Amino acid sequence: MTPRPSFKIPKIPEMTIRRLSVYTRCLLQLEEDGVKTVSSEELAERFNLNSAQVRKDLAYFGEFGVRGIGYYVSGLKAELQRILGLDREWQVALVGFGNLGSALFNYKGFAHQGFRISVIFDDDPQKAGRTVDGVPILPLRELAQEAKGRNLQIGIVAVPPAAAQAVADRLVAAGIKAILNFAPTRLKVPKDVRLQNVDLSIELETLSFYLAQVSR
Amino acid sequence: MTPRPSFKIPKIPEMTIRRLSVYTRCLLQLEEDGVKTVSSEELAERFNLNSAQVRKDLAYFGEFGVRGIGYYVSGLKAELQRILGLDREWQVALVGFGNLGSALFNYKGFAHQGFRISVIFDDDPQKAGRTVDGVPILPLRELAQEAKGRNLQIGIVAVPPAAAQAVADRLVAAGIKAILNFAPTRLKVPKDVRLQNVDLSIELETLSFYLAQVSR
DNA sequence: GTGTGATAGTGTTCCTGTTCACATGGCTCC
DNA sequence: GGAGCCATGTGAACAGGAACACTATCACAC
Repeated sequence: MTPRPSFKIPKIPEMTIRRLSVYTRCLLQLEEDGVKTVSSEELAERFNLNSAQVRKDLAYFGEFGVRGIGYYVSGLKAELQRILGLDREWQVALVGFGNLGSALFNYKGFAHQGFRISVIFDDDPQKAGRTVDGVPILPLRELAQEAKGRNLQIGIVAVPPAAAQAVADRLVAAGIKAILNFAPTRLKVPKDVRLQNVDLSIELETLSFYLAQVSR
Repeated sequence: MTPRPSFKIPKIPEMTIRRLSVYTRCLLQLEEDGVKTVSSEELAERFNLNSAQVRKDLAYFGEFGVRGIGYYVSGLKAELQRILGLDREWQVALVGFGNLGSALFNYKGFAHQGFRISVIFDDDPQKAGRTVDGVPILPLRELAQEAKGRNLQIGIVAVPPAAAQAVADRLVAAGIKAILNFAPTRLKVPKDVRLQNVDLSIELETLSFYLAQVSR
């Protein structure tokens, strides 16, 4: 569906990337626990996956394993972090500082993986101009300028659905190439902009569907 | 991967369900705009999908369309709402009232689709015992009892990863069959419990991966 | 009442991702 | 230094979802 731009690496399934992220988290834990090596089998059963899948996922990016041994935890962790771009700091712009926006901002899980919300945009005059934890809240019109100055690379859309497309358009115009959208709308963005949607309604309604099935 | 319990309806792809949810939202909008009928083609291009896919998705559940015309907006909307179980009210338990938990609670998008957070659980003594917007915050130990009394059907897990599995176990023990998990952990639940994960780190790291690719 | 046009429903094909199974190759122990 | 072990890496089979193309059917015009 999404025609992928031509990367060095030929054709990585989306699902592989998502699993890479999961593996990384697991390896972080294993390293903390002092585990030195881990086999694809062990890794697989933690997420009830197939061990072949784990190996194939990793093999897309190189030969990280040692036959007869498995994978060295810290080595693999470092590789995956590099592949996922977690070895650097990304400057993130958060647009919308309502309930969801402020929760995302206060959620400390991001920072420690290199995602830094360095500026917030919100047109509400009650909010714009203030500062939270040293991060300025600015009106949306300053986005283009700030994007350059702060080298913003990721935009998080946490505004009401009606405003989401307009916000996305401005993020794109400001040269941002990666958007995480929380608004329950399908945004239209150019092909070279990577869009990731998180739609809470869909998740809940999927649950609701299954409940409705069993109770029918 | 997920061995599905045997429903009346034989084999609905997960992706179909998710799209159903999207169609429903679109139909709601169309109805508001006074549109009477819509073709699979029109519906498809709003989400850049294939029209055949739209038709197939809908045909899983019956023949809702009229050849030569399309689908009647309000009729189809009602059908989809019924299929998704949105024609009734679900009682939802929110576990964890930290940043994310309270944002979810305050997010008004849920209620209007029939998802009612009727009780919150949090063991923090600062919170337990209080009431927000008429909804009680209770210690986790009261879960089992409340689940029965309030007929809770959906549990939302918004606690730190370390506590998530324990919470899930208690939700399962309390007879809850549908869990929406926001903790960045893979939870283990029995096969008859439907688990839906929302993992913000994965989404961000997917973006990060693509950014890292293009900038290499 | 009949013809025409438009669009739903569906069998088939295609393609992508998952699983299987085996051969490859490094490590260890004798 | 050689033999055996054991887990990786990978080509091939398999499965499931998406796209295509065709057929059936309905509404409306004449």
